[in-house]
Amino acid sequence: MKISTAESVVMGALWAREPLSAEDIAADVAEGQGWSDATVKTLINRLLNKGAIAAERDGRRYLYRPLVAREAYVEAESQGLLDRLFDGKLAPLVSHFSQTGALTPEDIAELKKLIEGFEP
Amino acid sequence: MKISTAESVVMGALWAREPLSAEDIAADVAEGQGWSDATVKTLINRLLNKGAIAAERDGRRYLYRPLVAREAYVEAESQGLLDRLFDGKLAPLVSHFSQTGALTPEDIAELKKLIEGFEP
DNA sequence: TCTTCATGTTTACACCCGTAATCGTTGGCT
DNA sequence: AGCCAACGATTACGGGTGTAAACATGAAGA
Repeated sequence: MKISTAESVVMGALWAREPLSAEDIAADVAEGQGWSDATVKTLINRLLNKGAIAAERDGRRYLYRPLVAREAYVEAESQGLLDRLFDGKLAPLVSHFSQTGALTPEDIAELKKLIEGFEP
Repeated sequence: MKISTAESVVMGALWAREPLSAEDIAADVAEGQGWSDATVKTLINRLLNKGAIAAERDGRRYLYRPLVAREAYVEAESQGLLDRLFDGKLAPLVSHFSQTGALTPEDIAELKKLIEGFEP
């Protein structure tokens, strides 16, 4: 199940708060994306069709909730990138970011703490 | 300049070895992708049109070489993912991989070495 | 020189994606 | 009971992508 980037914005709203009506989603998402309500409705429907979210009737409208967990999505995306660009290895990725100067001292400190936590 | 995933496979061949003829690329790439020669030709042409590679005549054929550096592509892709999924911060990404159990002891050792290298 | 083969160029086509308008239905108000 | 507004469903459409065939051109061999 492939979730497109536009669709993932809608998923983002549902991952943050759940369940939401179409109106809620549009409110959350239209700002910042500049989408019309119609666009949000289309995305909701595509997500429904591919089974990424579920709809449950609530009076005259539906409430939507995610069926795909955020973790699963993040996992698929980041593993894909790691495999495609870094031969599946994490260290080269970290090394890459260190070389492009994208690491603040806080990042480094946090990473260090993390890594030490891994040690048995 | 957006390089699609299929196109990036062709770029991959050129980043590994350069310059290459269309035939070379097809040989490198068709295996593993299951593409016909025609498909590879199309991708080469699209890359030419968007200026991602250059062609230089070599007798009856052309030799191709990348104009976009692998580093630039990797940078754009991975920064994009980091921003979209991890709020631009590296530590959560590393943490994510540690939790999904994708880290071998060698990975950890290598990361540790890296991080220590960052320290002043 | 004529034909054939290799190589690059053009065209094709179905599907996905971003973006949206229109249609249809149903509950609520008058 | 009839009309209106809200909401979801259907349809639209241009552009990109994956995949590939058809066409053109020029060089090499017969």
